[in-house]
Amino acid sequence: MGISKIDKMHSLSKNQQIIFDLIDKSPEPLKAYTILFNVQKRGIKAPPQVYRALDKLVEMGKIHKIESRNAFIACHNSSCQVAKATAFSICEICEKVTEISSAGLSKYLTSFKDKDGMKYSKYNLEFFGLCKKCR
Amino acid sequence: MGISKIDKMHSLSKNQQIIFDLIDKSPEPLKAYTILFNVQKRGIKAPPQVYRALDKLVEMGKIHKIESRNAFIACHNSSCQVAKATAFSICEICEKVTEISSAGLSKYLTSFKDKDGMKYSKYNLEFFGLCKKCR
DNA sequence: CTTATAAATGTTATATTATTACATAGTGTT
DNA sequence: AACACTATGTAATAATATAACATTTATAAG
Ligand SMILES: [Zn+2]
Ligand SMILES: [Zn+2]
Ligand SMILES: [Zn+2]
Ligand SMILES: [Zn+2]
Repeated sequence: MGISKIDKMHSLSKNQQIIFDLIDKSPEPLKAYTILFNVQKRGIKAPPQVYRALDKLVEMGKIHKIESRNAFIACHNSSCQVAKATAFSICEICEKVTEISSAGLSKYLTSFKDKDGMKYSKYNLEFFGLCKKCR
Repeated sequence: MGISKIDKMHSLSKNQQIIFDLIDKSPEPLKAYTILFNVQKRGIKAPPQVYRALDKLVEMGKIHKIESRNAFIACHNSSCQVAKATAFSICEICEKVTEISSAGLSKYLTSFKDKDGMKYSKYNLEFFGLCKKCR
């Protein structure tokens, strides 16, 4: 039987799958070298293997990079159709990160025009504050 | 005569001034080690000196960090009253970065409520697209 | 002015994050 | 088979950032 063409298009390579699984299971954003350490038993031994998989997963919208933290989180917005229009809230005490999926927010931002009348379909927004627990 | 109390409160230390001047003159965001290289002739010889000044300048709202680029830009919003609520547009071709100062945008974002009804006064937003020249 | 305190600086070493470069192996197409 | 393309493996190195500790300078109080 094997894997159909369409399935293949959406399927992850071995390293991508290993790394995605780890990130997806994690309750918190993972850093590249934390990932590396945790997948060494599965045969991924060097930074480029990790960074290459991370790059592809980000491209695909399966994960997002939290830029202010240099860490990666799985997309919890049903594999972000809007991989390139992301918003997060970050707790400044416990570092909990939550992906925000608000139609209103994304609509506001994608239709936002700057002084030159320019619109942007791609953006990254990071909110900082205290989460429920830490308040 | 010397410097008055109020002036002093707002004045920068020697290293802070050197590094702020460099960033403020620059037409593009500067990276920490680019800054280090450029201020060595002025006596700043090691990374901690640069990073410490950068930290303080960010705290004061005199400069902002462009997280997706690991680079620093002077605030062009009259020393950002909203040092902690920043928005930028970034050209994906020429890497030109512009600080966005839109009352509407900042009002929308500071009054934005997440699913838990939480508001955030602190945020960083980076828009990506093509600048006028590169379009 | 002296003492106390905090802020800033100088310096060395090291930690963390990310990429370059090149060789090899698999996958799909013609 | 030949080709193009993607993914992998590996070593070395580049780029970004912090820790730790000694010293100096600025500010404020007594
Ligand atoms: Zn997402
Ligand atoms: Zn928290
Ligand atoms: Zn500003
Ligand atoms: Zn441009």
